[in-house]
Amino acid sequence: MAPVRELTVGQVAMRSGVAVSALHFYEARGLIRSHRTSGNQRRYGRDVLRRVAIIRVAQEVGISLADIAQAFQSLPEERTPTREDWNLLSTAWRDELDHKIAQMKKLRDGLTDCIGCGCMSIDKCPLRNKEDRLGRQGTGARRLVVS
Amino acid sequence: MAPVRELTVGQVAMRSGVAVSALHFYEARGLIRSHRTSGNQRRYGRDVLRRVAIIRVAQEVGISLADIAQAFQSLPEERTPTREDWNLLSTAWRDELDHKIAQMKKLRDGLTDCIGCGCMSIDKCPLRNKEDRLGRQGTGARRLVVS
DNA sequence: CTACAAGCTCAACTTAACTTGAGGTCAAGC
DNA sequence: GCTTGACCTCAAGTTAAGTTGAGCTTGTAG
Repeated sequence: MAPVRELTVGQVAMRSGVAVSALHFYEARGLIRSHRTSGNQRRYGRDVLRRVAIIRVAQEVGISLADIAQAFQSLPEERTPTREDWNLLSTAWRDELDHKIAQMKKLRDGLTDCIGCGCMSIDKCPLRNKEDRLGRQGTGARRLVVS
Repeated sequence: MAPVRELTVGQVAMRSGVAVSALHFYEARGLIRSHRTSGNQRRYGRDVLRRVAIIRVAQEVGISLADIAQAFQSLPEERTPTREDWNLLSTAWRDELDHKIAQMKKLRDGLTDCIGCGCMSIDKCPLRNKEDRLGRQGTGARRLVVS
């Protein structure tokens, strides 16, 4: 078959919709990989598009780059990941996603359910408890005092 | 009835599970409000607990403080919000939440569905398009080049 | 009345996820 | 063979959401 052309950063950026700088950044974080031409320019295999797409979707639902990187560790090193490989990855996230979906539904189906009731004391409300169980995510300094 | 005691920051922090500094922060961002004692200390009405609970849950599903603040604008100024008030707020978020829930389900039910297929070009994939429609959220500098 | 915990303000630091910019290299067209 | 647009690296800036710390005031329990 005709050899599938490798992609430059610019091409990946265009096709994936993320900035070149972001691709550099993902690479520095170990989320994607490239090899270099003799002139030190990056070249990507086609599977990078899939990776980037997953990164964006996962991010949009609140998974951090660190977690994504960790999940990606499970992908094969020296072989282009198959459909099955990606599927495994999604099941690895299943619990986390299930939890988040539940939270969202709760929020969507009327905040009053749990929040509007009297159960907001941290240790009794099921909603808050779940949050505690699975918390640890979010942007800035989040240093819960465990005292 | 016996007058319901107002709460100090420390009490709110304890009952809501967030740090005092976070409460100060939320107040600076206009998410909660207090009045001051003669000695310049904050005092909160009981509804602050509900507010904080909602803030945390909303945050956990990826709504930014800015968006939460905006949503809170719809709450009545001079009256303690009722169950109905909170419900209205939740319906205001319904679309956004529906979208996110859908994304998560997609991610959970096998990434291969859309991502594993060939439709990753930005303008054709329904997943990516939705993302674009409703994006604008996330932490750092996210300055999409619109060119 | 005097400790001492709890409050207050304000500035500076932190992390995640990028972007921007400066200064220099590569390569494809004319 | 040179120009022009894509690349490269590395350092520094930015935003969100807080935390930490210093220096000072309050209020309550003994």
